[in-house]
This record gives sequence, structure tokens and C-alpha cells, in this order.
Amino acid sequence: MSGSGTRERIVDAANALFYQLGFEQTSFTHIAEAVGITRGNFYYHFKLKDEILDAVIASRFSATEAMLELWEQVSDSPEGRLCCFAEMLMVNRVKIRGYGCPVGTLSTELAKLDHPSRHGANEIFSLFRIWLRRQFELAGRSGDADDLAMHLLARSQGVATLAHAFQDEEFIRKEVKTMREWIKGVCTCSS
Amino acid sequence: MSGSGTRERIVDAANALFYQLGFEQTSFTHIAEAVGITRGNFYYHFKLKDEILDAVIASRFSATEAMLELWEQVSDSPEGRLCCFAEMLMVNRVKIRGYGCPVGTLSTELAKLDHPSRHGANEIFSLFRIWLRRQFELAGRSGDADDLAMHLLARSQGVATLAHAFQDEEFIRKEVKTMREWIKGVCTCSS
DNA sequence: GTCTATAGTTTGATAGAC
DNA sequence: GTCTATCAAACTATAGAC
Repeated sequence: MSGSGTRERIVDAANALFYQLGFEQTSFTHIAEAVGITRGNFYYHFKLKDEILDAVIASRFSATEAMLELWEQVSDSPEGRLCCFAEMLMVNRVKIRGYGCPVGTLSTELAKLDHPSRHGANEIFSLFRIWLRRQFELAGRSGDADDLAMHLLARSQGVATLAHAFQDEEFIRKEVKTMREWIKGVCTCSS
Repeated sequence: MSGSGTRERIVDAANALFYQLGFEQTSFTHIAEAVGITRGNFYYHFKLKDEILDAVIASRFSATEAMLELWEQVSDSPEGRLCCFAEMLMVNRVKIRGYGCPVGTLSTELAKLDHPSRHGANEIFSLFRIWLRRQFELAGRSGDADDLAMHLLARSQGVATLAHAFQDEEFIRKEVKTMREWIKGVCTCSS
């Protein structure tokens, strides 16, 4: 992700700051300081702040695609792959405690702003949804695969929101354990 | 909630706007227009914007307390009371689809801003958490009552987040049904 | 490609007339 | 208690020198 060009460095810095502070709260001053350039230089690379947002969303979209492809190589069973999803919460637990879920918090913020890019942000949610749905289908739950995908996605969102609010990493651990058991139960008992 | 005094009208308008637009995004201009006063008159009632936020949080806290007390009168069984919590998602499904959960979205925003009132906002979460915990204790799950309370709270948060992102009311209905079944299972099988 | 300087707007907040 | 007028600061965005 960390390119040598200034444009890539701007996108990477904006990506992190949008996560930590939110989109609106992050000013050009914040990003410029993080990258080490002045505010004026900014507009050579991006004409509008919204263009940086779109670049960040595109970057996250690609990163998510790559991650999902990686999970497919980790395990041959849909159950194992679904556990990769649950494990993601554990791997990122420190960041989640500090800033919540990057997908959910951006989606919620852009929805409240009624921002044109809100749909782009939601496509990352859809990426997870479609991937999860396929795993449940492969597990023999073609009848309710989408419901199960949405259920699991919702649980991960709830865990991130509360872990963030209560600054509680241990809660993530407990819920991921319950989540793994639920995945196992759903995958072994076909609908 | 709707008092005749200007102060009450400001708090009510700010309450709605903080929910719909978020705290930062809501300007004094927004609130003044909603109430029908000028920006200048504002500072007679509140010295700082943060004071309005605290008043809104206090108002929501009281409203939540009253709602929880009401639920205790609706049913004598902890199972029935817990179903009131699930039913809350159904009752407010239109607003949730449009703006998410008022508790979760405010808590997340104030956390990102690192705002002093973020702890006050979290106390509303705690109100639910403690109430839910007591219901699970009354249902004979004193061993894991807090875990169950947090689990249910997290699920409601996740449902609200995704229903908001995907603009999907039907998803709320499906999840509330699953939630009721889960409550029934947990309450009948003591730990 | 990067800089300085600055325009133009909006914001939260204040002072003082009525 | 409500108003007008205004301040100081922050923001996005632009223009032009180097």
C-alpha cells in the first residue's frame, strides 16, 4: 500500500486519518502534516476533498478483495474460511477497540452526511456480504445463505461498536469464541 | 419531552438533529432554524455547544430510564421483558433504517472526536447493559448474565448499523425474529 | 511538483440595542 | 428574552511564483 509517490502517501495518510478521526473531522491540514507537504501542494494531486475520499474507498475496496482471496487459500472448507472472518476481529482488536470498524464507521458517517460516496463505502460491506454468502452456500445452506451472511456481518459490527464504546478488548475475544461455535453449528447442520 | 420554554425546544430540536446529522455536522444555524430563533439568541440559553450536547445526553438518559421502567411493567417474566428490548428495534425500524441507532452513532462519533462527553453518551449504553444483565440474572443465568447482556446489545447494534447501511427494514424484522428465539432458548436453559 | 499567499465561506462565540 | 451586528478562527479551494 505504501507507494513512493506523493499521491499514494496522501491516500495512505488519509486512509488512516479517516479511520481514526472520521472523514469530516479530518482536515487538509491533518493530512498535509502527516504526509509532510503543505496544504497548497494538495490540490496538484486532488482537486476536491471528495476525490481523496473516493481514492481511499477504492484503496480499501482493493485491500478487502485481496484479503478475501487470501482467506480462500487459507482453508478449503467454508467453515474454516468463515472462521477467518471471525478471526479478523481478533487480529485487529487493538484498532477496533480504539476506532471501531473502519467499514461501519465510515458507512455510518457518510450516510449521516448524505454524501454521494456513501454508496461506494457500502460496496465494501457488499464485498463481505457476497463472500460470506458464498461460503454458506458451499456449506450447504443455499436456502438461507444471505440471511446467515447478514447475521454474521451484523454481529461483527455490533462487536466492533461495543468494544469501541466500552474500550473492551476482552469482549472481542469472548464474542469471537461464540461466533466460531455458531459458525460450526450452522455449517454442520444443513438447512 | 416538548416543553413550552425555548430551552426545551432547543434541546428537543438538537436531539433530533444530532440523531439525523450527527453532532459535529449540526450547526447552530440548523438548530436555530428548527426552533425559529436567531443564532444570537442561542447563547442566552447555552454558553457553549457542548452544553447543548450534555443537555441532549441527559434528556436521552432520562427517556431511556423511563422506557426501561415501562418494560418492567409490560411483562412479569424476564423473557417477556427481554423481548421488549428486541421489539424496540421493530418499533423504531423506520428511524433506524434512516439514521441508525441513536445511542451507537452518537457514542461512535464522540469517541472519534475524543469528546469529553463521550463517557456521558456511553452511560446510556450502560443503562441498557445493566438492565439486560438483571433480566438474565432473573432468568437464572447469573453465571454469564453480563456476557449475555453484552451479546444482545451488540446484536442490536449490528442490526441497526446494517439496516442503516443497506436501507433494509426487512432485515430488522428477520433479525428480531432470530433474536426472540435466542432469548427464549437462553431463558429456558439455565446455565 | 512544491511552495506562499490569499480568497471566500462557515463556524462557534460575543457585545450591545431593544 | 430576542434581536442585529460582528469577531476570530478554521475550513476548502484558488492563483501564481519558483
